[in-house]
This record gives sequence, C-alpha cells and structure tokens, in this order.
Amino acid sequence: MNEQLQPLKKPTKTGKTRTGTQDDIVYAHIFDAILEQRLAPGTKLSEEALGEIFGVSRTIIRRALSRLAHEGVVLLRPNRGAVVASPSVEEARQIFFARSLVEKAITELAVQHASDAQLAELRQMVTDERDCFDRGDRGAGIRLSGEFHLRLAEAAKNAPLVSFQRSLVSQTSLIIAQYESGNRSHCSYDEHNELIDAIAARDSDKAVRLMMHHMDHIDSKLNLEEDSASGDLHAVFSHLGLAKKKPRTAR
Amino acid sequence: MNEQLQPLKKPTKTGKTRTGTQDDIVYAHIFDAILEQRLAPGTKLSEEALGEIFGVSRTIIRRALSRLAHEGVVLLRPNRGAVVASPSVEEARQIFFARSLVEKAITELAVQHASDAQLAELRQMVTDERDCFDRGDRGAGIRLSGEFHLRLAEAAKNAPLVSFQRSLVSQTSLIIAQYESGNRSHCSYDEHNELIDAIAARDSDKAVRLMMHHMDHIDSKLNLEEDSASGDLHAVFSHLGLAKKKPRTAR
DNA sequence: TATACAAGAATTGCAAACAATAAATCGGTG
DNA sequence: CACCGATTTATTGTTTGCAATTCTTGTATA
Repeated sequence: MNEQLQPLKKPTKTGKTRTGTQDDIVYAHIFDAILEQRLAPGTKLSEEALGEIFGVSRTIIRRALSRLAHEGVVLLRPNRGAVVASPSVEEARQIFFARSLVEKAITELAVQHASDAQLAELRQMVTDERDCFDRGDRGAGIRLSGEFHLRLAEAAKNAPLVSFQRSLVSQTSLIIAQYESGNRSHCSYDEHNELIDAIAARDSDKAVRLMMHHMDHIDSKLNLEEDSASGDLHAVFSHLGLAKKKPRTAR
Repeated sequence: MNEQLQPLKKPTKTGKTRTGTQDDIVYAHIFDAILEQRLAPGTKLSEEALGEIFGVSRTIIRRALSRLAHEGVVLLRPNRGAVVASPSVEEARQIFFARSLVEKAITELAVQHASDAQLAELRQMVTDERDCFDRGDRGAGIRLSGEFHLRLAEAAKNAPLVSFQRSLVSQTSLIIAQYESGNRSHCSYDEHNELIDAIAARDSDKAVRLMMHHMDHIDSKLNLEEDSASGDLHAVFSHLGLAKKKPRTAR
C-alpha cells in the first residue's frame, strides 16, 4: 500500500544514477520535460495533477516548482499557479547578454583550472550529444548541449558562476526550443569539440574567441527580431488597431 | 485567537512598505538579521523556534529558509536543518571574482540605461547609508551598502544579472561581516557618490574604473589571507598539535 | 579510562485536511 | 441583447499531525 507505481527513478540519460530525494526526482522530471519541449511554454502546471502523476503529495510538487521558478524555467504567479515560462524577446536578449558574459569568464577560468579528467568527460558529452541528434532526438540534444556548458562551468571551479550558469543554460534551452528557426542544424557539437581542443591546449585567447563565436552562432540561429507567435493575444492582434478602449472615459 | 503579536511588518528601514505574503516577510526578517550580523555565521536555524518567534507555521519558515539557501546565505543540510552560512576563504574568493565580473558589466549597462530618477534614488541611498554609519549602526550600514549595489543592478535593466547580483551581494555582506578587519572605515559611501557622478556623466570608462577600484578597496579591507576564527573547532585548535589520532592503525 | 553500543529525545520530511483566494458560470437588469 | 453582479467551483495557501532520520546521552564492557 506504500509502494509507488514506480519508485521514481531519475530520467536523465546521462548516467546520473544518483537516487536523490523525491524532491529532486520530481524536479528533474519536470525540468527535462520542459527542456525537451514535451511541456510547451505557457502550459499550466497544476499541483494536484502533477502530484497524482508522480504519486507524491502536493508538498513535493510545490517545492519542485519553487526551485524551477528560481531557475526561471517556470513562472510562479501568486494564487494563480505555475506555468512553463515563455521568455519574451526582450528577456531572451537579456539572458543572452548575461550568458555571453558568463561564458567568457568561464572559458578563461576553465583554461586555467580544467583537469584532464574533466576534459575527457566533456568530450564524452559531446559524443553523446551528437548521438542524440543523429538519432533524431532533438529535445535530448538541446538538453545535452546545455549540460555540456554546465559541465564546462564546473571545470572553471567557481561555485557562484556554476549556479548562475545553471539558470542561464536552462532558460537558454527554453529560448532555443521556442525561437529556433526551421533548420535543425543548430547542433553545434563540432564547435564544442574545437572549444575543448583549445582549452586542452591552454590557449586562452583562442578558446575565448571560439566560445564567443559559438554564442553568436546560437544567437543567429534564433529569430529574435520579430515576435514569433507568443501567448500574448494583444501582441498578436495589435497591428489591427481595433483595440476596444473601455468606453468609460473616467473612473 | 487568530491575531498575531504583531502583524509582521517588514523590517526594512528603506521605506519598502510593500506588505508581501507571509513568506516574504519572514524571509526579509531573517535575511536582514543575518546581514546585520544579529545572527552569527554557523547559527542553527531551527524551524520550530523560528515558527514560534514569527507566529507562523513551519511551512512558511521552511520556504523562507529554502529561498535563503538559494541565495547562499543559509546552508540547508538534508535531515540536519539549516544554519547561517559561513563562507570559507576559498568561497569568499570565488564570490569576489564573480562579483567583480558582474559589477563591471552592470556599470557599463547602467551608464547606458540608468534614468535620472534612478540616479536620484541611488544618491538618496548613499545618504541613508552614511547616516547609518554616522549613527553607528554598522549592521544596517553594511546592508544598505549592499542594497545600493543591488539598485544599481536594477538600473542596468538586465533581469538575470539583477538576480545574480542579489545573491552575490548577500553573500558579500556575509563575508564582510565575517572577515572585515578591525577598522570600521570601510564605509565607502564617498566612493559610491563618485560612481554615481561618473554614471550620470555617462562616462563609461571612468565609471568602470571607479567600480573596479571600489571592489579592490572592499577586498583589501578583508583579511582573507589566513582563516580567521571560524566555527571549525579543529581549525581553531589545530596549532596546539595535540590531535588525538585514532589509535587504530588499520580497520 | 576509553570505546562501543543502545535507548531516548529532538528535529526534519512528508502527507492529508482545512481555509482563503481567484476564475467561471449563471441569473438579473438596464 | 449586452452588461453587471452574485454564487459556485476549482485551485492554491496554510496549518496540523504523523513518520522517519539523526543527534545526544547514558551505560556496559574491554
């Protein structure tokens, strides 16, 4: 009577077998679902529904949602529940700016501090990433691409930057899933490999240059110029210019 | 019977009258107490005790502690409760590195985007800060000094950076409270004023130079070289050299 | 005397019940 | 027929109680 449908294993395909607390497991499941776009931006995340799905109480769900909100992939409106975040173009720009800043610093630090073991692990991740795209699993590919940057941050050995990077990568993945233009060739694993080479050679200038180019590359793949179809109805129909102003002149 | 001892007003002396949800109120109270060093690093934060103090349930306390843990001012150990964080020297270095990075970017952005109203508000904050130090309220001074940098980040108009800055400023305040050397003349409100002048003049180079100097100044006021008294008993008494090695040679 | 073990106490983790708030539907009215 | 308001419903916010884990302290033994 106490047994769950399934004792809630973590879904990550990356070999993370760490069987964390329920909290972490639910968090990871929702997180992955969002980043793999199985949960579209704007989707409402009902506490009760999620609790039933995962076989846990709302307390757990609530905490997981709180963590996700902290990372910016979930929007938590008071008394109105949680929805999958849908970054606006302006927010996307801000995130990219911050991320470029952080990636530059991380690259410089990684050149100084990355161990050979960490570099080997990064290479393995690039391989996994390529496999995903070859297999056609675009969602997992995007997620692994993000995890690559997160691991690189860990190699930089600066805890606050890692934490910030985690948030930025999550949101970036969301943006990519939301704004990426048609061609799916954003798969940048070769750029990742070049980057590892430069870091392994301890060539700071080259590594930074590659990273910046990589960022520009990702950015250029998105169509952030005009608002693509968003959930904002007002924005969608604003060009019609037939907004019904409330007839009451003063109140 | 439902009435509280005091309906939990926010403690901030900065005029933030926004009466948020209970969650926010408790969060702000603990936050300020830590930053003003009324709660020393290492202090255990019992959920039940705090709940009784604030007149709310453990649930609220728990959430507040979770937020504080996210910002790094509280350490949340599973099944072991929460304690006020006590950053190590290495952690302090990492935080300062990240913060210098972020402050530089924020300064550049603030030069571009800060409105006159925001600059006026910043000047007011510096005045308040000076008043605090004149009044001898060191704790509040440290906190206001941090809030100045947070407001400056808001003037930069980049939400992710603001969020990160909030975390960094909190931890920096904790570090200052923990590691500041004797002389209390760290009060850097004049440097803050100079900084505002440069930003108001839209002189990016000068503003950045002043900010970097300001960071170095704060850094130099700390004695991060040797571990000062921490909660680690082993470290405190290590010089005595009478550590009892466990007699068992192998096990 | 020091170590190992065990029982007790205290504290956190979790879940279900209760209360409050916002959305939605239905009915009334100009 | 459109618009405004009250009731109903659904969902979130909060409290309380129970279960599980950990820390402490006391006791026995080598």
